[in-house]
Amino acid sequence: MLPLLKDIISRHYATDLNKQADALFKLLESPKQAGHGHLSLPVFAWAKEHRKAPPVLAQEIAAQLSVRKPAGLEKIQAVSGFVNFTFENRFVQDLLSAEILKKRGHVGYAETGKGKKLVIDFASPNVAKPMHVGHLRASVIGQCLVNLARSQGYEVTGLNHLGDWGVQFGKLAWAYTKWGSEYPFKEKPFESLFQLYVRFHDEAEKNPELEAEGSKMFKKLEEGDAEIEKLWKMFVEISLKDYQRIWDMLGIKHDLVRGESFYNDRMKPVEQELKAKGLLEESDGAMIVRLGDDMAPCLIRKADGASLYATRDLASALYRMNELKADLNLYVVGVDQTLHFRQVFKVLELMGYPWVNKLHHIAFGMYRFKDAKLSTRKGHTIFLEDVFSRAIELVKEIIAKKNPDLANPDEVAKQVGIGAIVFNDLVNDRVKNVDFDWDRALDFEGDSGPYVQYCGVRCASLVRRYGKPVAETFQLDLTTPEEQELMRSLLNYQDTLRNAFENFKPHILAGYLIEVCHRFGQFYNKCRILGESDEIQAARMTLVQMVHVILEEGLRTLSIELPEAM
RNA sequence: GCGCUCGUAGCUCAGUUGGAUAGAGUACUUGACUACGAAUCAAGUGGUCGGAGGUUCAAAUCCUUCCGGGCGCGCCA
Repeated sequence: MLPLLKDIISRHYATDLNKQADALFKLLESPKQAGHGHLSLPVFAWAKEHRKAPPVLAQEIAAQLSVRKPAGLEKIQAVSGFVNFTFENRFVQDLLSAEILKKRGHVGYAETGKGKKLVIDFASPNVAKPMHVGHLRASVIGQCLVNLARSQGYEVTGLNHLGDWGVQFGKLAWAYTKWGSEYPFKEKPFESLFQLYVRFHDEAEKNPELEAEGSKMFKKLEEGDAEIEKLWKMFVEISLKDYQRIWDMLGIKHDLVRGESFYNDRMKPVEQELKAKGLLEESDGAMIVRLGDDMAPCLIRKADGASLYATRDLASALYRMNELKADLNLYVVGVDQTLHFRQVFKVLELMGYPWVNKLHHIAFGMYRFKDAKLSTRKGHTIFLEDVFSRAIELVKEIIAKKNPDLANPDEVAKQVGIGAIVFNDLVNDRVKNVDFDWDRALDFEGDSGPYVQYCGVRCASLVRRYGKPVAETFQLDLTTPEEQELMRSLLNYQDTLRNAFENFKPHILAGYLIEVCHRFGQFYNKCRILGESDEIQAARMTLVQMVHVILEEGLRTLSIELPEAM
């Protein structure tokens, strides 16, 4: 939308201004204030070259360009050091309706990623542990980035780097053979598995010898013991099934599962390659790669011969780049692992791979809790599922009070409750830490998920009451300040998608949707729609329909559903 | 100690990558439902953008330094 307007200006005036069209394109900004038109061009840099005061130069340029305006451009005005472009009302309206109503399902999509593959590692939990609130961020941020990448034309592979290897499986296997029969594995497989996990750690605290038993079992697993491998497969399967149940609620879907175990036979070759390239070094019996003075060395192999986290991620990076042929490789993992990824990326750089700059650690801040430190081992955790159920229950109460006649209250409560939790997480910049607070997560008023959904529901309600098909084109100009402001916001949708993706920041989109809703609220309260003359009614309904489409598609990109009513 | 990161209204946070008068929500005060859905809208109160320097036409934004919070710093993942 807005890029189309920028395109018109930059192409039309490139020669007049003696600039390249694409350079001019980048200089054009979207002004904050309504009175400043649709696009604005700062001339300060040129003023210096021409040794003129910026307002004077702006005046001159505005006068010069006004002589030869492109179709659709209404006026060019100089304001201090800016040249502001205002397009004709009807032109903007037609552009919006063409770009929104006629492109439903893929509004604002771009082709910058066409023909490129993007691999994104997100929401990768460890087997046998239930997901707690800490897992929410990696899941929803990752899924939103998947959706954003698709909007930019990328071919996306959502990767589940499942934590399915390590000593804990030895422990679980030991616990299962010892106590497994005491738990209802048939009826509640995942709960049983988790109980075993907690019990093992409880008992191990009293009796430290159990740790050794676990290690022994894991060694057997590594050596390919068929019995234990069967158990391991079962644990993985049980866990994945339970995770998918939660992910279904969040609209999360991976395209490929490549757990840590997948790389078991790919780590030796990595080590050999490091050795061949002269990077490997022995230190206190362990094998390391030195990374210079400003970074701790990267540990490749323990003194006892076992491989490590970093080794696995090196193998994984090679797999993603060489075999999955990724053009962009993202890791949606918490900030606490920043050093780890810096080390891994640095090692790959030293190995001479030119694609290291295609790898990005998409870090997000940590959850913090007011009270106790939460440890999964001891079972002191806020489970994600509990957060969902509390949100859903609360929404049910609100529906019973505000809209008791709603046809499908259970389904809507789910959409609104979970939407609230997801939105609450995505609305803030991911780099910041989050103090988990029930009151705030369950606040459905003000700038929140339900607010955006409510706004969309109102649009849908208007369309229903209108009763006729909504026109896809405008028959008259909408000129009130509220209508103008609302349309100016809609123009920014395409840039918002691009911006959110390029920075890997979902909150840019979430914040934008809030802005559209504010503007819609103002429009809705000020401008009567139904009951006005046929022409006004029709034109305003077209605007309402556009808002509905933007909210629906914007929310969908955040992985949040928009109900028809609530 | 070293590295990374954050610091904006009482509280929770935005601020379009250096642009025009720093904005929302919440809380508090007040107004609007026989009204297209009040999970809404409107008005008011609330700011030394952590402090100090610097870069330039222009700094909440970039650089330096200090203060404060968070995370991390070789055999866990």
